[in-house]
Amino acid sequence: MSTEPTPVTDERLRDADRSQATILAAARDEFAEHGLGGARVDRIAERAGLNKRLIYYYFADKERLFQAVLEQAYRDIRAAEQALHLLDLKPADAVRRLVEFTWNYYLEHPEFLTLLNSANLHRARHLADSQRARELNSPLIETLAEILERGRREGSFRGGVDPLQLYVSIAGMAYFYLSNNHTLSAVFGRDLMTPKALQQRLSHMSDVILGYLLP
Amino acid sequence: MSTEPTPVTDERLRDADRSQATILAAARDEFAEHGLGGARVDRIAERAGLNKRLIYYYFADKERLFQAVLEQAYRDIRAAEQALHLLDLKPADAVRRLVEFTWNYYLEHPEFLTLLNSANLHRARHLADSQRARELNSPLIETLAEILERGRREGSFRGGVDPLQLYVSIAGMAYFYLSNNHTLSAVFGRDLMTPKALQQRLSHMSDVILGYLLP
Amino acid sequence: MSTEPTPVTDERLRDADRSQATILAAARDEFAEHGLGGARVDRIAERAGLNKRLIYYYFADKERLFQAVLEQAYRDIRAAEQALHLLDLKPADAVRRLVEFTWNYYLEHPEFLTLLNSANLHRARHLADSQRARELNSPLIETLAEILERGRREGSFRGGVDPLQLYVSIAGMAYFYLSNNHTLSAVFGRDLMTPKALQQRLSHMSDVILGYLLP
Amino acid sequence: MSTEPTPVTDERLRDADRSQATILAAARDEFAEHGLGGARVDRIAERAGLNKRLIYYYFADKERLFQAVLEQAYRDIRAAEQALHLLDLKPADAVRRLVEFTWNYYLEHPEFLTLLNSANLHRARHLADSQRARELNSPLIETLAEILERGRREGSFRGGVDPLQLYVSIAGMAYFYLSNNHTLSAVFGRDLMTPKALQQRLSHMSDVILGYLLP
DNA sequence: AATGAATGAGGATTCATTCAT
DNA sequence: GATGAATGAATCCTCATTCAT
Repeated sequence: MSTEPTPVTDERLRDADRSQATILAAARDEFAEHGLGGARVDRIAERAGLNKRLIYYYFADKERLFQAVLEQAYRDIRAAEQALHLLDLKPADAVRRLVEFTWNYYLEHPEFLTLLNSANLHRARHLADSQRARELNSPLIETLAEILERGRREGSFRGGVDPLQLYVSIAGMAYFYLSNNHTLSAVFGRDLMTPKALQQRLSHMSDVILGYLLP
Repeated sequence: MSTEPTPVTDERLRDADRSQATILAAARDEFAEHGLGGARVDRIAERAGLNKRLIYYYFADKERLFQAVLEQAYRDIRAAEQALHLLDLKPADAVRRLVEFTWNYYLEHPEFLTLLNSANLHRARHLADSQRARELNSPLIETLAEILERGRREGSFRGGVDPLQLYVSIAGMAYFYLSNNHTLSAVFGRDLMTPKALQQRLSHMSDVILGYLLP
Repeated sequence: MSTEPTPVTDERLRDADRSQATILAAARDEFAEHGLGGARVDRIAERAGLNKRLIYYYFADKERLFQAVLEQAYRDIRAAEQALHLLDLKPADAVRRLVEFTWNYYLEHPEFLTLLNSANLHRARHLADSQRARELNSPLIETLAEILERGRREGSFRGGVDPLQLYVSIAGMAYFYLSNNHTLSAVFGRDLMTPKALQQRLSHMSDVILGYLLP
Repeated sequence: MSTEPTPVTDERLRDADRSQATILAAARDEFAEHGLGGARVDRIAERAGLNKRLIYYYFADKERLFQAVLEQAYRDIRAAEQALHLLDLKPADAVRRLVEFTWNYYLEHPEFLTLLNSANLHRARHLADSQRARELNSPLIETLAEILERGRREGSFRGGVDPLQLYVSIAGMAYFYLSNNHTLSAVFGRDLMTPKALQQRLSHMSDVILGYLLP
């Protein structure tokens, strides 16, 4: 009869959190593998080792589950970006590091690419709530703007570079290679995922971006 | 008013061809809008104004219909590429033209991007038949190799550039921007599809690619 | 401009007959393999190497095609029975011969068994036309009656044997063994279709029937 | 009015079992009436008064539902056989009783015949799992062997009779008459299902089997 | 006589979701 | 918090059959 919450409640809450996280991870994998349309709630439950009903309990429906997965994916990449501390580096090193980071992140998180694909196939309607989109807004663009400006001032970078354009170019070069690797490999009869090939791609990307920036 | 029998057979054959083409176009649009998983055979039939059964009559099943759509999309872009006659231009002009072409083609054929997305989601299994993949192989890479070599010889381009890498970079820069424009617009709160924004993107791409190539 | 029918017509008629026979044989095999419900008109056309439309041209619909197949099957077995000339044999030999014939016919025409099954699954509605059924009526029962009577008179057979009952027993013993051979083989773990096993079955059947008839 | 929680779990489990049993019975009737190919899952659901989806929930697909029905049918007849206690009877009585039992069981369970027909049409592929087939193996054959041996020893039966052959003959005589009664009735223009005709058939069967066995 | 094209009415199966406890 | 049972509305696909020539 104590007025304090029983420890059981705490434990339950922790269980609840854990269950949600488990579902989210399972859903992320399922959506990444099959897209939004191809994903199966049944399979997500199976992957999570939890009852299907629980998914609805926590996430209401498949759409909102996808939204939650998407937001988590954004939060994850934003967190990784935060850890880069690009402003501590010299401009050229900072850009090089950003290229490397983007490449490695996509390489290590292939699900991110597919999720992005699915989100765009559905016209980003899962980010329609601009409130939410704003929260996911990367401070990276501002950081990159600052880096470009510093580089320009010290004469190591050309001027007039739009940081958003540059960011999209970096991302695009990494993304297309990885996302289309099956198609490209099939069409060109060349395995694009060997360690050597991956290394060459990163080199090429750095060369292009820095070759362009340097005056 | 001739007394000859009308070329009945021909006409019938043409009807069959027309039906197939109609289905293919309808399917292309449906797949582009909803992805492979989200596409509905019923809707394809409706779009085509033809009986659903006919789709199965000609294309066996949804998977193979998708494959046919994909192959058609590849044939279309290859045909457009052929018409560029890049080797008639000076190296820098040729590259600039290729960048413009890629950009405009993607812009004018948004369905191509979505189809590519879907194909990649399914790990290019629709191109698994290597025979087929080979046929889709773009001669563009060889053309680009020749252009790069010419440029290098006349001193206008840097050496050591892998044409496949360059092609993937050009495609990736255009693709990512257009394919992910919904997400990007939402997250960065900026409409990326205004005529001006599109113009700026093309400029940026040309600058990056040529800025990199020029020594 | 001659008034005689051109030979072409004759040829065509012969083609027509041949086509019908081809369809009938293909249908027989298809019905035998898959039953009436499982048979596919498409497959019948394929088996026959003829256009599906032709099946409808000659046989109106699947039901009536089945009926035609069934009637043909009956005509075939009746023809074979006619060739036995049982009345030329001594009673015991005649019965022995009938047992052998039944056994061998079922063994060599397994489709007959399945067709019979299908017909009965559908309550013989394909024989509903009693006119037709009568035509298929086997004179064998009368022949058997005569044999039994002769045997009784010469003291080699017991009396009071109903020829229809006997005929059904002979048929049933052969039929069940062959028709159920897969089930029986699976359940008893014994291959019932080896030459030796088949020989033993025939022996057994003869022993049972004659053991019963002999006083 | 007890304060104990009601055995909720048990009841739910029982509901599940009941649903499965209901589906099984409905499926048995549908398969018996129309065969595997002609049976309609929709109709089975209707007959069961349950949602069609539930059939797939419990039985995966039509094929496996058929298999379950078949296994149940075998279990049922085996259970009935067990209750015969043939070894408590004198050899001749035991055989007579087996003949009667077989006849009556088929007569009262016409669905068993049709199911067997369907199973055979599909070449017992539903019993392919030999593990399962073995479980359905009737101990009747061994019992019959014992009976035949006893009869032989006391001089009332001839020797050298294979119990499996005898069993198949008994079953076949009953089965063919009942299973093909529609065809037979149509062809011979004689109603084989009147009480008198049924009585005569049983008599005939007993006469044949015992006439054969008695020395 | 023969055939390729086309169709409407199903048919098995799937799926997201809700019920009941 | 967690779960097994149940469902209605699709969804892909099939089938017998007809059209048009």
